[in-house]
Amino acid sequence: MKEDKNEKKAGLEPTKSELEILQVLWKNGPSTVRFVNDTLNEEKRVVQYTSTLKLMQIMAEKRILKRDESNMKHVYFPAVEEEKTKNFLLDRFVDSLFDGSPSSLMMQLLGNRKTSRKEMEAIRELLKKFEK
Amino acid sequence: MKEDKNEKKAGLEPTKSELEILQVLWKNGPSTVRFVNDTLNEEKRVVQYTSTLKLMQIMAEKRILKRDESNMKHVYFPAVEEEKTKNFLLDRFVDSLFDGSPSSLMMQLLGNRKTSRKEMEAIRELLKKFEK
DNA sequence: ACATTCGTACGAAATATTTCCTACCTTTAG
DNA sequence: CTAAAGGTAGGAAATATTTCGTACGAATGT
Repeated sequence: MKEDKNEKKAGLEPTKSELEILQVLWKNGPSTVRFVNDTLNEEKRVVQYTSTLKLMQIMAEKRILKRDESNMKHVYFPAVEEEKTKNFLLDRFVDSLFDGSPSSLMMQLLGNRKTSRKEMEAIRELLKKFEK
Repeated sequence: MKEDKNEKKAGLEPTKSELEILQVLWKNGPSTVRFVNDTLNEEKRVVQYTSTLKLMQIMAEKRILKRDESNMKHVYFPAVEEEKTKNFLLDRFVDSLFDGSPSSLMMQLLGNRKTSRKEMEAIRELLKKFEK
């Protein structure tokens, strides 16, 4: 049972490139390879059409994506929930960098000068809500 | 100039394994390969001594680590600042998953049921301090 | 009808990362 | 002194990830 490994992880460990693709799909909804590739080239980096195609095919095999093949232009969409995936990745990130302590991450975030004033405001707002 | 690529990044893009090693060194200070390897095996996963050795040697080449070779048991230590590295990785993480919006990450964090009550408390404390 | 454009499938190469074997030297216990 | 234990160096193999060339069919414009 070779594919069991993929089945288990079920898309919860996307690679960097896979994540880029997921982002596009989460943001724009079901899309063709053409659209995804164009978006990546505009927003991220140059990459050949067939590279994106291949990656999305692999992701479909791994069940990270599903696709509608009824038309010639296949339409792909995520098989994994945005929330779930992000939560998973966030957890791992916190574990690996901040010893599993979200508040440590927070501190780093708040202490990070690159965080804009606007963002700081938004965070304060958020906190206020949670204080209640 | 092959090494320029490494020079530029100067350790700011550690791989997953490299990060594990950095964690050990940040936490415990300058250490031998033996110590790092033992720690990894206890806290993370089984890995052969020479694997860890090799990785740390590569990291030294890449200037992610420095080492004291005066004794036979070389002592390694990070050449990159913990804060800087974490900030860099945090930024990238926020960019790639939360559209560069720290407050989005926060929301996800606060909405994550896996965050313990204790941590929530700590975060609230943090926020209070920032409210002042 | 035919050339051009656009699509999929698939294999294979290029990279990046990780793991470990082997050789060989130094230190330590007996 | 010698054997065993523990070090380093380096090459090579194993994996994982990414990229792209080639083949070929379907759609489109002329």
